[in-house]
Amino acid sequence: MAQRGRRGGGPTIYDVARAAGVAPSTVSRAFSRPGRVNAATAERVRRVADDLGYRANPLARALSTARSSLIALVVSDVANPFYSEIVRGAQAAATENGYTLLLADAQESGRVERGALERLLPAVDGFVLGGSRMSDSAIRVIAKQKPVVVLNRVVVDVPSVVPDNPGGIRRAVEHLSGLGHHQLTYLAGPEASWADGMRWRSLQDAAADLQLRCRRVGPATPDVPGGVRAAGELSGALPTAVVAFNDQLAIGLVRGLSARGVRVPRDVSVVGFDDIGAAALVTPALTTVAAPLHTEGATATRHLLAMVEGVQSRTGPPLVLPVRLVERGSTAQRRRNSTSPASGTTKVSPSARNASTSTDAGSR
Amino acid sequence: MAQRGRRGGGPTIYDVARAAGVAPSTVSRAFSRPGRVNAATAERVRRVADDLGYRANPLARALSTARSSLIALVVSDVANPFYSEIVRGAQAAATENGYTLLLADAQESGRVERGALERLLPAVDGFVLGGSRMSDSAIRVIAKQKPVVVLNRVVVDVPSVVPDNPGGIRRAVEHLSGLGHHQLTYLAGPEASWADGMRWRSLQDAAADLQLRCRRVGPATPDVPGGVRAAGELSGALPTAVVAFNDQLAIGLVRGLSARGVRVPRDVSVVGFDDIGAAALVTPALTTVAAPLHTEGATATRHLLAMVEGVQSRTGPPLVLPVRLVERGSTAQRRRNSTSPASGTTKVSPSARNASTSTDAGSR
DNA sequence: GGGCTGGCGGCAATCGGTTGCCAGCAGTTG
DNA sequence: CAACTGCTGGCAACCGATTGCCGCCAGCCC
Repeated sequence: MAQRGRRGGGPTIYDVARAAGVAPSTVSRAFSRPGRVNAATAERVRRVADDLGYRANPLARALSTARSSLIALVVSDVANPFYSEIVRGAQAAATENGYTLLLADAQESGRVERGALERLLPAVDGFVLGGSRMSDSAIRVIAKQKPVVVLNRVVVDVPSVVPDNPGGIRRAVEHLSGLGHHQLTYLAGPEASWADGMRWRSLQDAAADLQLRCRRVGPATPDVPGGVRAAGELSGALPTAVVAFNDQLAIGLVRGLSARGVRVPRDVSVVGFDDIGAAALVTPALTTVAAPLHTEGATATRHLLAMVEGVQSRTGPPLVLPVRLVERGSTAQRRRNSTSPASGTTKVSPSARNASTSTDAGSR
Repeated sequence: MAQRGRRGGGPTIYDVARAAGVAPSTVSRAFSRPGRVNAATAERVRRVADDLGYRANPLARALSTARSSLIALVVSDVANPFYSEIVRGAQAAATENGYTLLLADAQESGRVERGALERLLPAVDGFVLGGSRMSDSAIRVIAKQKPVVVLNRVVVDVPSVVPDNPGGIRRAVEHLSGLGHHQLTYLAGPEASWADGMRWRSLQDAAADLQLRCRRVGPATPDVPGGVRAAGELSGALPTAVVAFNDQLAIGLVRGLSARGVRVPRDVSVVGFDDIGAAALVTPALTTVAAPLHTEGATATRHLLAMVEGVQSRTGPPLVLPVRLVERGSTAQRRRNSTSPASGTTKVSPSARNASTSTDAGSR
C-alpha cells in the first residue's frame, strides 16, 4: 500500500531528464513538441520515460498552460435515466478528443448547482449544462468566465443544443389525430422548465393546425410518482389522449390509470417524450417521441470543445437535433369514451368545428 | 465571452495580498491555517478576497500539496441503472467531505477502464471501483499507487464493500420455498463476475439447507435483451421458479416469457437482484433482493476518504451491507406446471398446498 | 576565412498556491 | 535590565510541468 516516491506521484520529467542525460525542457518538448527536438534524442527520451513509467502530471501541466483537459457535465440529477445516454454521448465525445469528462450532480437544486459550478470553475476548461436549474442570467455569469454549452434549453448569448421539440410534438399530435383523437391533454412538467413551455406551446400550435382541441393539466414533478398522482387529477374528466412532458411522467400516468381501472391504450392513449430505456420495458410499452439523447450529449460536448480550442466564440442560433416518434403499445385507435354515450356524434354534435376537422383527422 | 484576466482564472493570492497589504503567504494561511494568523488580519484578508471574488485554484493547491480533493468513481457503464443510486450515494459522501467526485466510464471494457485509471492516476486522490472488469492483480497494481476501494467484489488486500449476497439469496430462496416451489433455476450473469459466482454458490447452499433442488442456466449478458434470450433457453423445460443474477436479466426474462405465452407469476415465479428503479415499474412488478445501492456508494466513498486522509491503510475484511427482499408481483404460489399432468407427485399433492396458501396469495 | 543561417539543447521564469524557517516585537520572568 | 518565549508576518524554496530566449555548433555561401 505504500505509495511510491516521497509524494503521491511517480517519476517526473526531472527524473527522466537525469536518466536520459538531457535537460528537463528537452523531455517536455520530446512529448509536447515532437518536431522541436532531434528525432534520435526524442526517441531516447521516450524510451527512458517508458522504462521509468513516466506519466505527465496533468495538474502541473494545467497550471502552466491554464488548460486542464477536463470538462464538466452538470446534470440536474445523476440518477435520472434521462441523462444516461446523454452522459454516454458526452463521455464518448470527450475521450475521443483527449478530454476527461467530469460529471457533477446538481441534486435538483439551483443552489447546489451553482456551488458545484463555482468549485469547478478554476479546474475545468468548460461546462455542459444539462437541464440547468439556474436562471438565464446566472448561466450567463458562468459563461462569461468559461466556455459553456447548455442542453435542452435556450439561453440568449449562450450556445445551446436542443431536440426538435416542436417537430416531435407535432409528430405525436399527428399520430394521435390519425388514431381518431380530437381532444388532447398535455400533462405538464415543472413550470420552470424551458422544455415544458416549449412543448406545451408546440402542442397548442400543432393542435390548432390539425383542428384539435387541447388542454393542460399539471404541473407535475417529472418523475414516476408525479405521473401516478396526475392520474388522480385526470380521472375526473377522462381524456382519450394524453401527451406527457416526459417518459417518467407518462409511465407514472399509465400506472396510476391502471390502478384506477382505466385501460391504456383502450380507454386512454398516452404519449411520452425522450424515449428513455424504461419506455420500452413497461407494459404497455410507451409510445414516445425519441430524442437523440446520445447525440445531444456528444454534440454539446463537441461544440464545447470547439469553443475551448478555438478562441472565437461565435454564438450562433441553437443547434436543433431531429427527433422521431416511436410508436409502441400505449396509443391506439380512439374508442368512444365509456363515460359519454357517444353514438355517431363525432361529426355533428359538439360543434361544427369538430365536424370539419374529423375528416382531416381521418384522412391521414 | 471574453475570459477575464490574461489567463483562465480570476484573482490570485498575489492580487489579494497586494490589495490587503500583506504577503501572499499570509493570504494562503488566512485560508488554510485559520489559527496561524492574527484574527483581525485574517478577517481583513478574507474580506478583501471576498470583494475581489477570489477563489483558490485547486490545481495549484494540488500541485504543492499532492492532494487534489478529487476522487474518481469508475463504473463499468454509466448508463446502467444499477449505478444510478451508487453514484448518488458516492456523490453525497464526497461533497459532504469537501471532495469532488469524478465519474469515469469503463464502457464494459477492462482495457478502457485501465486507460481511464492510468490517465486519472496522477490527478485524483483515490478510486472507487464499481464493477471493475479488470483482474485482481491489475487492481492491486493500482491500489499500490493510490488508495482504492472496490465495490461489489472482493479483492485480496484491497478494501471492499459488498452487499450481503448470501443473505439476500437465502431470503429469496426461503420466499420461493414458502410459496411451494421445490426446484429453483438460477439464471447466471457474466462468468467473470465475482458477484455471479457468489450468488450461485449461495443459492446452492440455501437450496441444500431447505432441501430444494437447483440448476443453473446461462451465462447471459446481464441486460434486458440477455434476459429475453434466456427465456428461449428456458422454455424447453420450464421451471416454476427462477432467481436471476440481476434485475435487468429478470425483467428481460419476464418479457421473453410473456412473449412466449408463459404467464408470470402464474406459471413461473421470477426473482431479481438489486432493486433498480425499473423493477417497480415493470408489469408484473419485480420481486427482488434490494441491495442498499445508495449506501454502498456512500460507504465505499467514505471508506476511501478515510484512507486518503488517514495515512494508515489497514485492510480489514470486506464490509458487508445488509439487503432485504422486496416482495412484489413476479412471484406467486406454485401451481402445477402446465407441462406436467401433476397429479399428486410431490409430497403433499400440489392442490392441497395450493389451497392452503392461496388465501395468503389473495391477501396481498 | 568571416559571416550567416538553421537546428538543437539548455537556462530560467512562470503558473498559483503551500510551508519551513527566520526575524521582529511584545510580554514575561528572574 | 537581560534573556527567554510566543505570536505574527515575510522570505523564499518548492510542487511539475511549459516556453521564450539564448547560445553553441555545423554547414554553407561568398
